[in-house]
Order: sequence, then C-alpha cells, then structure tokens
Amino acid sequence: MPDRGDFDRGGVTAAGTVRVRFAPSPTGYFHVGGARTALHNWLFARRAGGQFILRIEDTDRERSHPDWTEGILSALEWLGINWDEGPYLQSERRGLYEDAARRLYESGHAYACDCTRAAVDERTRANKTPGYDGCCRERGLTPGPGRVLRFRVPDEGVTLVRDIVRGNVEFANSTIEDFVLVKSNGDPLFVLAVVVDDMAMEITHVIRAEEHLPTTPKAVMVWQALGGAPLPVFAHLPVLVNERRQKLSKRRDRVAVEDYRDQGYLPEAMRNYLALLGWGPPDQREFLTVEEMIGEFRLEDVNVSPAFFDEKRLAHFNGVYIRALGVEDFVGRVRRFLADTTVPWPADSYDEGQVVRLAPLIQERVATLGEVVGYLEFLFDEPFVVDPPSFDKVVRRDGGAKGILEEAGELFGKDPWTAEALRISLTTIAGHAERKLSKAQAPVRVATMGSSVGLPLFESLEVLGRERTLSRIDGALAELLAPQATDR
RNA sequence: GGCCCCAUCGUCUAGUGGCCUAGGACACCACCCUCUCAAGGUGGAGACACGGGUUCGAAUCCCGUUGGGGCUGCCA
Repeated sequence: MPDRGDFDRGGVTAAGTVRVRFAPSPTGYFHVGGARTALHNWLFARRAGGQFILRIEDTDRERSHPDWTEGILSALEWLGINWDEGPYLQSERRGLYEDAARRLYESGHAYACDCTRAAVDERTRANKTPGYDGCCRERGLTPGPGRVLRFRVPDEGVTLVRDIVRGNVEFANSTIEDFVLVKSNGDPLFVLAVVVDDMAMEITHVIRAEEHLPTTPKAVMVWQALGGAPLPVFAHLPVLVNERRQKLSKRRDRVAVEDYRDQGYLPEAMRNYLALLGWGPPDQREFLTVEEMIGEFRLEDVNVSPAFFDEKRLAHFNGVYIRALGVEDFVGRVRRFLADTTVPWPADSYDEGQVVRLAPLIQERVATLGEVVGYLEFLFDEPFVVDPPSFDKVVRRDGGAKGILEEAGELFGKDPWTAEALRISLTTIAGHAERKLSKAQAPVRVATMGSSVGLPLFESLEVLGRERTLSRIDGALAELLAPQATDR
C-alpha cells in the first residue's frame, strides 16, 4: 500500500468547483479501459457536484479519425456518461499550443533542436545513456520547420507528483530527458497540449490510467514553467490487464465497448462492472445503482494494483441485470437482436407476442441478449430442423421413443392446449412406458424443439401451438421409419 | 538496461498492529430443487510471494530479494 501522503486534496477552482476531464484519443474502437477511466472521472465529478469535460486528443493527425470520435461519443452515451462541456477537439485549439510553445521558448524553458532521429539514436548507443543527450541545449537555434522544440529539464532536483491513489511519487530530474514539445512539422505533442488544455479548462483533478504516471513529472514541469494556474491533483487508476496480467491491448484482447454492446450486454451491467474495476464501496456491495455509485465513489478508495478484466464476471453481472428486467423492458431491449438481418429465421416468421409469453423463461437462462436467439429458433426457424445427433441419440437409439411419440401424438390431439394439460398427459405416457417424466420428455423435446436442451418443454409447446406440435411429432415418426441407410 | 508502480484464494476483493483458526463475490466441485438446460438453495476445495527486521503481538509498519506490470516515440 502506498503512502497516500498528507497533502491537501483541495484541487478546486477559484469558484470552488471540481472540474475533471476525460481525454481519449480517437485512434480505434472505444476501449473498456477508457470506459472505466471515463466512468471514474464522471462518478467523481457527479459526487462532487463538479463538471465532467470531454476532450478529444487528436493531435496526432496520422492516427486520429473523426469516425472513432463518433464511436467514443455514442459508447459514452450508451453507458449513460454525459458531459457538461465539450467535446473539445485539440485539433481545433492549435493556436493555444503554438502560443504556449512560443512562451516556453522565449522564457528559456524550451529550445529548438535539429538533431535527427538517427543521430540521437546513434549517440544514445555510443554513450550508453538512454534518451536525448541535450546536444542542442546551448546552440541557440531558433524554432522553425525541421526543428523540434524541446523542454529544458533541470539537471538536478526532483519533481513531485501528488497522487491521491498512489501517494507522493518522486522523480529525479536527472532521469528525465529533454523531451519534445513540438514536432519538427509544427504539430504539438501530447505533453504540451494536455497541460495547456488542463490549465485553460481549469482542471482540478487529473484522473487517468497508471500508464500515464511516468509522463506526469514532465507535465508538472511544463505546467510550472507556464506558470499561473495551481497544479491539479493527480489520481492514477490501476491498468486493466488480461489473464496473462498484461495491459489490455487492442490487438490481443477483446476490448471494444462496441463489441460488448453488440453481443447483448446491458449498459447498466457494463457500467456496474466497470465501476468495480479498481474501486468498491466500503460495504463491499456489488450491485449498485448509478445513484449509489455517485453517492459512494471516492478516489481514496481506488485500488493500486492492476485489475483483471474478467469476462465471466461481467457475464454474471449481465445475467443478474437481465433477470431483473421487467418482461416488457426485456422484450424491448432484445428486439434488435431478434429482428435484425443476422437472425437465422425469415423476418416474417418473427412474432413478438410469442416472445413475450416465453420471456420470463428465457430471462433466467441467458447471460447476454445475443443468446436469446438460440432459445427461440424452435419457434421461428423455417423450415424447422432437428439437430441430427440429438435425434439419433434420444429418438432413434431409444427403443421406447417411438411408442412415446405415438401416444403423445394421440393424447396431445385431445388435450386442452395448456402447459399444465400437456404435462399431465406426458406424465401419463411416462407411466405407461415405465419411465420417469424426464426420460419421457426427451424424445418429445427433440422431436418438437429440435434439441435436447432448451426452454421448459410444456410452456414452449403451449406457445408453439397444437398444429405445429403434432405435425413435428408426425415428422419425427416418419423420419424414424425412413430407411436408416440414407441418413448414415 | 534505466525510471516508476504493484504483490491476500485461479479472478475481483475485505483487511489500515490484536476482532484473522484471513471474510465476501465470480469461476470450479458436490448435493438439494427439477420435464432438459438454467436460475435458486446448501456445502466444499482454494490465498497473506520469500527472507530479514520493528513490536508483547504483523496480512497489516520498515528493509531486502523474487515476481509481475507500466513507461522509456517527432503516440496518447
């Protein structure tokens, strides 16, 4: 456990307001780690009655794209994370950074450097000292095309980072190289733009992932060199890792919020799970409403060690949330999964009224909305198909199956069409066949629902209807009598 | 390599010197419930990385080791 330090946690604007920002870079799908960071910022702001600002860090023109910004915005909305200001685009604030760069140069805090990448690398190898060697420090070059602007890092002393999550972290200035503020093409770099914007936007708390901790002393130095505004308080959240305990990566891991949404994760389940990555309420409750999260979120309670993004646990949360849904709500949310173009059945066979009737039974069986499709195929698939291995095992190779199906066809033809009447009939049939109801329902289930696992049989048949049920039983019987050689 | 962060069941965590024969949850196993599968219920297995200190007493404090991670870019 780190020493959280004894510094004041003020970090407020002149007006006494807390102001935080979420500053993603639009270089790909919206990462669950980013979502967690956004959530924690948002919860902190809401609890403090402050402002949550959205800023898009698109200073890297090569990698940023407006489409990704759109994705981030819609994913945040999906999660219920609203912003009070922004989105500000750094690409539209270039003048501010150029102005700050000029001031830094004029005050002597920064200098121009025309060393090429290759030259720096070569000297680094030769000197065996990592990073830039300060070669151009005293050359008095004027800034311009082809020259980067570097920050003049003091050779001695330490830079202190005040961090609510980790306590005070000290960096020896001698271990920090003269870093680049402005590219040789004139584009500002992250460390400059972030500081300029955080100052301009009067950010009081910088809450972001731990991977930013090593660059924080640089930001602090720039901030102080620019002068004026008080430093913000930092809070570095633990990184999210995969099962191999490596930082979640877009290439290796399933990290896109959009993917989870498309699979049928509920935004409130995702939000609840994400909030608990690195944080928890004092009483260890796991299921919290947004209001409860806002009421209890404290940066002081955020953990320091990396958090594993556990899809199984997420699925558990999602299942709990799905089961808690009212039928109407559930059906409304699952609609887009049942009526879109990827569905296995013809569009006109979908009947929402039937879904409503089976909804409670489905809700307690699925962990994601996407799974609902599989439970309804027996109802909507056209033509209806039986899973061959199941048919083979439970119907063909079961000597009693034929008799059970024949009697079911007979009795089901007379019953009032209710789940209860069907159950009573099959219980009678089971008695005649001298087997348990569970063994008697198996061939009927496969014949009518196509699979040996699925929704409860009788309720399903009630919705399927007498006509289709009987014709499927007949179909199974016919299949049973057909020459086996043809299906082998 | 250098700098920085971290270290309780497989996982998320509770624990801030005695309440800890270390608690909860996910996953796992068994049993119960049961028309299949789930859901639910009950029970089980399962952790303080290691070594030194400090202290009457350490999972909790200090040091070291080991291990893991992050950063080390004219990305963010």
